[in-house]
Parts: sequence; C-alpha cells; structure tokens
Amino acid sequence: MTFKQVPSDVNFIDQEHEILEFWKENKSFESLRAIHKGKPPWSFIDGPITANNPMGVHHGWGRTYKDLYNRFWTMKGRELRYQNGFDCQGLWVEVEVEKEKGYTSKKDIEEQGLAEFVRECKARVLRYSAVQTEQSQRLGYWMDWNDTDLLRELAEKLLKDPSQEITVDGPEGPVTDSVEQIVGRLGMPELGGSYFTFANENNYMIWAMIKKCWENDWLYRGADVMPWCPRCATGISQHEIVTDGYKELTHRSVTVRFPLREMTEDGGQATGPASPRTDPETGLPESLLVWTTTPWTLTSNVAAAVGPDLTYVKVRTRPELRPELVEGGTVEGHILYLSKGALPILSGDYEVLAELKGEEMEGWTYDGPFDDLPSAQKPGGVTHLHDLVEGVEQNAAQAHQIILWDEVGEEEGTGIVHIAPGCGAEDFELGQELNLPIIAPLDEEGYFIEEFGWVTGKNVSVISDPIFESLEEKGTLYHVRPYTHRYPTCWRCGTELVFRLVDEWFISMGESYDKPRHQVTEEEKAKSLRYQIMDVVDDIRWIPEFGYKRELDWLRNMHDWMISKKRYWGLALPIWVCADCDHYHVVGDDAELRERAVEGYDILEGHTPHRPYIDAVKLECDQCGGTMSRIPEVGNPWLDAGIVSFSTLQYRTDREYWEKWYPAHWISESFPGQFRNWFYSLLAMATVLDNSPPFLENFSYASLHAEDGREMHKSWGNAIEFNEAADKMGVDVMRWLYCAHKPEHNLLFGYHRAEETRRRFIIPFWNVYSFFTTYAEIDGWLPSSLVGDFDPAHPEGATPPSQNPLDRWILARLNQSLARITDSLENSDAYTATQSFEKLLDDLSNWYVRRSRRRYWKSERDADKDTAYATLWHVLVKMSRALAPIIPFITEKMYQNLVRGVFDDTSTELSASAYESVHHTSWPEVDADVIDEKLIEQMEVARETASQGLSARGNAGIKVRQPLSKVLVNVKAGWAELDDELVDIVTDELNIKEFAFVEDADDLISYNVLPVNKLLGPKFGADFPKVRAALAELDADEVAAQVEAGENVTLDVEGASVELAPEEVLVQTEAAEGLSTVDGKLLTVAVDTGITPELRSEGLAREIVRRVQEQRKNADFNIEDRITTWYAADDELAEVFADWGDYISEETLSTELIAGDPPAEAYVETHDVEGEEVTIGVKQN
RNA sequence: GGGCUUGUAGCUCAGUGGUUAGAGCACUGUGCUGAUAACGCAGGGGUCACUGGUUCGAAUCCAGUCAGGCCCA
Repeated sequence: MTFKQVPSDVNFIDQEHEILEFWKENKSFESLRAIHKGKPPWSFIDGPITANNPMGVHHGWGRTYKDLYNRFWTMKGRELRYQNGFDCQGLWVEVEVEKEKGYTSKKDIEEQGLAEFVRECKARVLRYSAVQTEQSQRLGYWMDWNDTDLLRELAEKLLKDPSQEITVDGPEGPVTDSVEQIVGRLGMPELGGSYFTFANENNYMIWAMIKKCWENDWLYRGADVMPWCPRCATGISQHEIVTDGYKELTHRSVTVRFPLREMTEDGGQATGPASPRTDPETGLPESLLVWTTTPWTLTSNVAAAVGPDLTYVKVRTRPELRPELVEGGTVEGHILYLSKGALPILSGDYEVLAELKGEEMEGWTYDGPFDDLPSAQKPGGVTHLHDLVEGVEQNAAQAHQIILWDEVGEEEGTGIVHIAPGCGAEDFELGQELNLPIIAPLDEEGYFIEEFGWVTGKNVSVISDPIFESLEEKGTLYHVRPYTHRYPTCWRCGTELVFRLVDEWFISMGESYDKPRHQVTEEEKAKSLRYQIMDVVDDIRWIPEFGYKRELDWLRNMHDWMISKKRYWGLALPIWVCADCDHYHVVGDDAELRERAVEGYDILEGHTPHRPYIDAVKLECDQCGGTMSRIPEVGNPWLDAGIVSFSTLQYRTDREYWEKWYPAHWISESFPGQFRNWFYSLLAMATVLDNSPPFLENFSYASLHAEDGREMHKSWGNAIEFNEAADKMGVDVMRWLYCAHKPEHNLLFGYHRAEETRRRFIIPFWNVYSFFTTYAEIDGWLPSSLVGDFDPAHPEGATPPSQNPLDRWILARLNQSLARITDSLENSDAYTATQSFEKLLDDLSNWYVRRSRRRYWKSERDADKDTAYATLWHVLVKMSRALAPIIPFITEKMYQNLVRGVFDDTSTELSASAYESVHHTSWPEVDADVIDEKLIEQMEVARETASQGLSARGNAGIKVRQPLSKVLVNVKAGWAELDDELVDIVTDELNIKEFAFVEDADDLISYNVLPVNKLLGPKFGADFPKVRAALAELDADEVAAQVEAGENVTLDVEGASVELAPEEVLVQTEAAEGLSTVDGKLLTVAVDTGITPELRSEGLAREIVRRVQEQRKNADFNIEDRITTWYAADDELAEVFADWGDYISEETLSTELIAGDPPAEAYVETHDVEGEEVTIGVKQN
C-alpha cells in the first residue's frame, strides 16, 4: 500500500459529488456526533431561514460561516446540537401560496376554506425545506438534516389526508402519530432534524411569553392609523416597512380651495354650511389653500392645521389681468390664504394684501371639500372603533376649523395642512387630542365603505380622477401637479400602501427617557422593557463592534411592538375577548386552553394550534360569564423566530437541557435588517422570559451583491442561483471566496471572483499535494516512523526532526501560521485566518517546494530524501486538517489518500486505524517549540537577497540559466547576515558560484543623503525646508562617509552654521558602477556580470539539459523513465557535450549519452542553441 | 433630518503623522520550470472623493461638503 498518484488537473466539482456520496454512505456526520458526545457544549442557535423558495448564494455566505465555526469548535473538542431552523409562518408564505393557487384577495382564501389554505402553506414550507436542505448539503453544511424524501412525503400526505396515522423513524425509535401531528412535532427531540417554527412547541412557547407580557402589563390593544397593504389586506408593521418598503414614486398632488365660512351674528364662527365669507374691501370670496399628495384622503377631511408661528399671507388672485392664461376657468379672482413661504406654488398673477400669524387664524371655519357626502354628516364621523369617538357629537362638516399644530412647515405644500384623522398617523393623534370626529373611509381591501355616496364601492387605487373631477365641478380645484416622493409600498407584493385606522395588539416597549442611560433609575427600568433589553445587550460581544451601537440605537428609537396581523397563516395569538364585556384573557399553554375551554376544544383536538380550528375554542369570561372568542389575528413572524432560544431548547419540558444549551455561545446572521428583526426579537423575548442574554456573541456580516456592485436581481440578469454556482464554481471555491472577505463589507460575488479564488488558493494547494503524491508513489515512501505512535485525532504526529533549513523553516511557518489561525477562528475572524493560510501556501508552494524540488527528484533514496518526504507529508496533513472547516471537500480528498490510504488496518506495513473522515480528527495543535523566529527572519532576508539578485541579473540582461561567478551582498543595519546554510539556498536560486558579504556598501553603490524628518522636523520647525535644501547642496558621498564615521555634518543655512548629528541624516544608496546592483530596504545586492569561457560552457550545458527535458515531456515519458540520448552537434556544443556529459546524463536520467545521429525509433528534435544547431534524440530504455 | 459605516491603481483591497503610498488580479516585456491551471524579475497605471484647518510634514488628525451602504425619523 502506498499513496495514489494524483493528477494536477482534476475536476473539483465531480470530486465534490463523490465526497458527498462518501459521507452519505458512511454516515460520516453521525459518526462525528458519536465521537464528540458528552464533551463540553458549544451552543449555536441557527437563525431560521424562510422555507419559501430555494436558497440563494447570499444564504451560502452565511451558511459557510455557520458550518465553518460549527466544524471548528467541534474539532476543538466540543459537543454541538447541529440544529438548522426553518421559518415557516407568515405572510411571505401566504403570498406565494396565493400565487400558486391564483388567488387575488382574502375573499378567495375564505371561499376556498381556511383549513385547506393553511395546509397548503404548511405543505409549501415542507417542500421548500426539502429543497433548502439539499442545497445546504451540497454546500457541505453538516447539520442534523431531515430525510428530504420524508419531508416531501409529509407535504403530499398532509394535503391528501392529514389525519392518516403514520410511523416515522426518530433518534430514539419509531414515532406513530397523525400526519398533521408528525408535522407539528418536527424538530422535537423524538423526531430530531431541523426545527420548524410552525411546530406546536414553538407556538405554545410564544403563548407563554405573551402571557408573561400580559401579566407584566406590557400587552395592550391599541388603535392607530397604520400603513396598510390593500392587496394583502393587512397592516404593515414598523419592522417591515422601514427598509424594504420605501420607493421613489411620482403621484399627482392636488391643491384645493377650502372656502371660508362667514362669521355668525354673535361674533363666533359658523359650524355648518353657511354663506361664504367675503373680503369686505373687494367683495371677493375667501378660501384656505390646501395641498395634499393623497387626494383620496380629502373625502375624510375634518380640520385644517396651520403653524402658530408661521407667517401667512392674504392674497388676491388677478386672473382678469391675463385672461388668456385661464383655461375654461373663471376670470373672477379669489382671496386665498397660504403661508408666505409657499407663495411660489401660486400660478398666475396675484397681489399680497396682508400678512398675519398662523395663530391669528385659529378657529376659522370652512366648507370641507366633500361635505356633500353622507359621511361628513354623521355625528362623530365614520368608524367601527366607536370607543375612539365616544362623546363626540359634532359631525365632520360641523367640525371643520383651523387648528394650530407646531409640526406644520412650509417646505412643501401651502403651509396649511389638511387633517384627516382616519387617514394619517399624526392626524389621528391630533384628532384624539382635540376630540375631533374620525372618518375612516377604507375597508380592508381599499374600497370605500358605506356612507360615502357616489364614492362608496370605488377602490382607493382608482379614485384620484373622480376626485379631481368632482372638485373641478365644485370649483374648488386649484391645480394638479406631479410630485415625486418616497412612498411606502408593501415589501411582499409592491402595492402602494395606504394609511388606515385599525386596532392591533402591541407589546409595550416602555418610555424612552430623554436622558443618558446611566441616569435611568431602577424603578424606571423596572417599568420599561426597553431599558431591560439594553442591559442585556451590554452582556453580548458584537462582531463587528458597531453592531452594539446599532442595536442600542434601534432600542432607543423603537415603537411599541405590533404583534398582530390580520391574516390567516401564522401563530394563533392566544388572546380571547369577551363578546359581552370586552374583557380579554391571555392563554399560556395548551393545558390551560383545554382546562378553560367551554366549547369547541373537540374541534381543535388532533390539530395543530392554527386557524381555523383554534378559532372554534370558546372560553367563559371570568368577569361577566359571557363567551370569549379568540381574536382573529395571527402573530408577527418575528415572534416565531425570536422564541427559538427557548422552544428548541426544551425550556418547557426539560429545564436541565435548556440550562445546558442556553445561552447560545454564538449566533450569526446578515446585519441588514436583523438588528430590528431577529436579534431584536431574540433579545426581547429572552428579556421577558429570563432577563438574560439569549446569546453571548453575535457575528454579523453585510450584504452580497453581484460583481457589478449592484444587488442581484433576476430581471437585471446579474443574479446567480445557488445550484448553478455550486456546480459551476465548486463549493470549496465558494466557501473560500466567502471567508476570504471582511464580513462588514458588502461581498461582490460572481464567476470572475470565483475563478480568481480558485487560481489563488485551491489550485496551488492541490498542486503541492499532487507534487507530493507523484514522487512519494515513485519512491514508495510511507510515514513509517509514526507506527506505534499513531493518534487518529492528530494523524500527522509530532513535528518531524530535520537538520535541513528549508524543512525547519516551513515547519516553523506552519506552526506560526496555525497559532494565528487558531486565534483568529476563536474570535470569529475567518478573514484573518484565510490571509494566514494564503501566505503559508505561498511560502510552501513558491519557496519551500520551489527550492526543495531536487531533493525529491534526485535518484537515490537517502536520509535527506526521507526527511523531505516526512516534512512535506506532515505539513500537508496538518495544514489540510486546519483547512477542513473552511474547505471540507478538497481536504477530505487529501486526507483519504495521505492518511487513510496508508494508516489502514488492512495495510500490512502501517497497521493503524485512522478516522474515516478528516472531519473526525481534532483541531491541530501548535508546536511552539519549532517556531524559530530567527530562522523565519533569516529566510526573509534570503528571499529578499534572491529577489534582488534576480532583479540585478535582469537589469544586466543575463539569463538565469547562465551561471555567474559572484554575488556581493551588503546587509543593512538591524538585520543579521545569512548563515551558510541559507547562503547555499540563495546561490542555488541565483545560479551564482560565490557569495560574499561586504562590510560597507561603498563598492556597490553611490549615495544620496536626506534629512531624518522625524527628528529634524520638530527641531527646526518652519526652517526645516531650508535645512533640507542646505543638505542637498553638499556632496552626498562625503556626507555619507561622515555619517558612517559617526561625525557631525555641518550645514550652511542662509549664512548660519548648523550641525546635524549622524542619526539625523538618512543615507540612501543608488545604483552602482561596474556591477549590476539593486538596493533594497534590507540589502544591497550586486552581481558580477563577467562571463568566463568556463561559465559559458556550463550555461550551455544547462541549456542542453533544458532542451532534453522538454523533449522528454513532449515525448510523453514518465518522470522516472530512464532513457538513452543521442546528439549531433558541432564545435562548441560538441565540446560541451563532451565536458559536461556526466552532468547532462544525470539530470536527464540518461543511461547513455551517444554522439551521432539518433536512430529512427527515437524521439528527435532539432534545436538552435545560441546560433548553433543541435539535433537530439531520446528513447525510453 | 439624525445615528452608524465606507470612499486609496482598470478591478478587489492593505496602509493609525514621516523618505519615493503598497499587494493581488488584469495589462506589457522578460526570465525560469519534468508539480503547477503556475512562478520570478521588470514596466505602465494614483487628484489617496472634494474643500478648508492643525502641523516643519496629512491617505492618516479636525471641521465641512459630496457620493455609496446600513439603520432610524
């Protein structure tokens, strides 16, 4: 048994599929769990992914981090839960199911039946959880995944017959239950697998949380005017609207006259339609000028607001001056009131008659734009929320008057704001303060309700034109203009939102005190959930650090949490309301529900706690004995996701288990959005339930964009689907690309980046491995020294001993890098880890192997060769094990060959039992003893010497193949000269015979002198530029000599003599005379460019060797094949063959070197070497 | 409008007051090679977003402006 030779060109993607198959067949993940069972826990709680569509490449980014740290901490000897989560409930699923079924409204859902709709939602989630599971597996994400066939089967059966009894396998044996209940128990200990937020336990755990809020007096039923989607027929909460919602839209804004009413006889204001108020001077009718971007709200006008301190103007319009500008309108003028700053809004000629303060206008009454509709005549207005207008006797028409409001500005509009308390949040607040009537005109789907006359039954989306026409008819329309603004839209379906008066349920966040946090008292804190959560936030490590500030900022500003939604598929809010007395009660769990139910529990029995079955359950009111029904609303989906640090950790059923796994050591999601969503809901719910942090470290990352820097959108043609990416790039490449990026910056993802990543890391790494196996197989080398000492957790064993400086150096670098990588990964810093790996690989591939090739290549198998193999094998095994969490496929492939291929029970030579998978091994240990800092520094100097030497050769135009006699090196202060063993490496690399250090660089260079800015800047201040100039005047060589001798340098600065100490002068070197010199930071390197006849002959010999090697390759010989070589050459080249025959034979593995024409069966080429022709033939022996 | 964050080569990004601002990719030239899809050496490529300030000296510190991203109003 020996290593398998590995080609350098390999199909990584096919290989990944083979490895997936290998893991599956061998149940490698299950074995991993068995190995680590009972070790100290490392708790990761997964943020649930919405199981509604296939996952995208942006999910791949997050899942790579999750898998990486799961694997890392596993290797560090911790036990993990490996539970993935699926987010299941909510509007997003409903919307997709509606699309699938071709539904267009809530009516369709209700007509088709809620029970069926909810089953469809569950089935969709099951189907896509299967898709996402398979995609995650493709990524190499090791989790406790469900059998995807079973998930799909459950989806089918659920639709066919949810009550059918089935038996499925669980970790502790088979479980039998109805299909519906099996689905409701997914993720529970008896079934294992991913958690699903629709699970019964998740729902009941939220009930317990809401009950606790209720008991703390933090739950309330509120009314508010909220953004509302008429298509989805539901309110959109603050969480949802802020980022995803706003769009730049152009609407038609309308400016309207509100005619003022005449004063009453007693000097008061008219409260009903009265004669129009006219200006005593001109006799013209007077109006307020009012502007709005939402014409439909004019139907519900109640009042008009002015800024008390703003200046308003009384304006006479003069259409009669230029009647040609008046299209079909009256040429008679008006008196208009508007704010002074809004004058530009006026069209046509006008004349300012007077100025007045807003506060002077308070109480003026006016005729509303739609007082002719019945709605304006109803006392209190029109709303089903009667509580809000209790005691309001006036109707809207009677209530029309000017009110004062500080928030009125004049940047846009007319400075007079139309107030419709049923159509705007601020309007509503004002209306409540002033006890105004409320007109709430729209039903759930945006249709005008009864009481609106001709408007009734029309939809808000088509009402603008009829409104304009009606205003035109009445003569109150001033003008209509396009207006572009940021307007909220539905994040799910894109429909423009309207503002609608609704009653919803809220969790109170408590007051946000207007003072620094440390001044908030304990009593204030006890009342305010907001500050309690902030304290919890303090106990968490946030990566990146600004996450801490973000979360606190959100908490300072957030409104009460609206937890209800008027939809169908979701958490059934456990709130029951009495039909008789309006008292409500919150149910804390299933047991309480069963106990208190007076009706309908039999209908729920056997079903999961979802609509419609849960709605059948009635309770008895403990206040009045009436019948209580559940409110129809379902819960906000962030409740579902936020409860998982309790629900999935068996908080209600096994407190010991919960204590073992709570809080999570680590959670991770993409930060856009999550500070207000998942992070927030986790924090809020943990604070309510346990007043403790639900996680200790939060690692978050930015957004994934396409390579063009824009967001990925299918319609833009720049989107890449996950499956396509995986099978075109390969997931190791994707994972490296994801990790080799600073997470707080947006990641640009695409095929060019992937190709670059592959070439930068994956391919060179594979090629080092390929190099090793090629020669180790030829020589039959095996890591025999480990026999008897083999530890499957650390299969590379102890650092192999070596006297070779390159070996010692790469082993030092390996362990130095590993120390840094370990530290980085412990601190969730994959970026730094990948940078260290890339540097290490560069050292390994482009220096260690480059310089060590001959040790593997030489013919005889000696101790040095064995040491070389032992070193490279050790480095490859240890390095690939450390890389395994990041790139699990390629490292598995290497492990199977490098370790498992030889340490096998069946092997006769190395009988030892390796783990089946690289992922079963432990995190490699740093061998600090071999980190020889001095050697690492010396090698740096050696590489720099070689680099400058090559540069010097290049400058002189001499090929590297041509040997030269001498290289001269001056090492600058602070750096040590090279040891002999490193000198050999440099001369070999440079192809130069003799290496000499020179004490001072005089012979190699000339000088340039500069002031040391850091010292002389402060010393001379503003005179510094003059000192610099004076120094430049002096002879540089002389100054350099003085400095070298430790003498002061004397300058003449505008007649004054100035002394500079040696350390105040910087001596720079410049290119040389005679030699080819390169001056660098550490060294000055010069090569002697003279070529003697002997050197020339040797150069030609190397040239010949090179040609023969090329022929071997062209002839497709194997690396180890022995050959016979013929040559036909004249003069100088013939001599070279004669003089250097042994060398040429040895290098080319030629057993014979024969002068003369090659036979027909040889592979022959004719070359031109330095103008001379030579024919060479090669033939395998 | 406020908070956080970013702006450096064609691209991706390093660079926390000091000599001539760097790396990788891409491009050009050249060299090396029986592991490499590579690699080495050299070259072209810069308004360090802009303006002002502090300083002998600013990509770096300060103030403001502009632009992008995230969050909030």
